[in-house]
Amino acid sequence: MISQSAEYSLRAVLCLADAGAALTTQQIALVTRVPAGYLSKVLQNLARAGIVSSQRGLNGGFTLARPPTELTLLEVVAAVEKSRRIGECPLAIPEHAVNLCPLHRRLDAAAEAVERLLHAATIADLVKESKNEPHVHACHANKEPCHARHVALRD
Amino acid sequence: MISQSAEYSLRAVLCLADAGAALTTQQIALVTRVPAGYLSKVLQNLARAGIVSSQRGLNGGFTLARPPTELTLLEVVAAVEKSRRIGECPLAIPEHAVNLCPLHRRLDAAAEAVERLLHAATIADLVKESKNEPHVHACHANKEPCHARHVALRD
DNA sequence: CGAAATCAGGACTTGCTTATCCAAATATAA
DNA sequence: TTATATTTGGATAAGCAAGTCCTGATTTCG
Repeated sequence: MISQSAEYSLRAVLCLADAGAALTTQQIALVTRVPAGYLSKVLQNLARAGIVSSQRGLNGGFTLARPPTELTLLEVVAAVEKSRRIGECPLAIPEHAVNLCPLHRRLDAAAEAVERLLHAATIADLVKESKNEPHVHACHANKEPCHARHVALRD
Repeated sequence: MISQSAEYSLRAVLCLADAGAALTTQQIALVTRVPAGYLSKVLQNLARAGIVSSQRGLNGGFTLARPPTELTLLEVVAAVEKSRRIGECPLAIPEHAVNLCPLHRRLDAAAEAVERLLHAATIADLVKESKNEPHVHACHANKEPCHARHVALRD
């Protein structure tokens, strides 16, 4: 549905929204269980796309560049991978330049449905949802280190 | 949304349904504009999955193994790639074994929407649709060789 | 039977995504 | 200023999907 990088991006952004403070790559990697070295690249892309802000040096790290209430899942995904919507006939058939054939109309409809769903929820929505479920913490966090981390962050 | 192989599979199956007769790999490749060598692998997979039947030797080729009215797009796609539905927490978090976290619930909903759309149409539906659009022939066919081929097949 | 047509399957290449690792730049704190 | 914590960016490898090519097995036709 979405690439691994896109899933990692969503987990990282959720983690940052939940923390509400700057987190280092290492911290995000622990919480989200994303390989730290690769996460570094993902965060770099998110920074270039203006989704997160980065700060180097001691006490540096990453923060959300925009309020989570105004950041949809789709925006995060779109920042790291191109849309799967079918704009023009993949077979370059002239007659289909405007009107897609029945097959590609269906495939495009599927892509549209996915984007619509991803656009319907903000990062803040998901953070709030997970807070409302007492025994089910956010899936962007792992079990042991996560709890420790959350406690630490809130002290 | 779906893999390249899955798209090739759909084009090939539509082509076979439209022809209503056995077609060789070369013929399907011409009409669908799929690389012949690769299409050979795709058709092999479809045969193993029971979607098409193969016949070797002179006058051999591929035919649909089942009536197109009872073959959904989803069945064709599922024959060549695994479902994107999220059955269990990708982070293996125990609490999420049954209940997915908000993020993965959304991602699974997106996958479900795609599969629902692909399940809602049969191969026969698409063939019929393209026949109803006089100036827009099926996108599984290319322009020049396609017309020639169709004429040839119907003689 | 022999020739031609056709699928089956294996070996291999290519390109992209995912992933690892390290040196360099930069920011903070004491 | 010096030590330390961090991101940045490059080089590189591993894994998988996509694509190519060739040989062998099978079927039909004359």
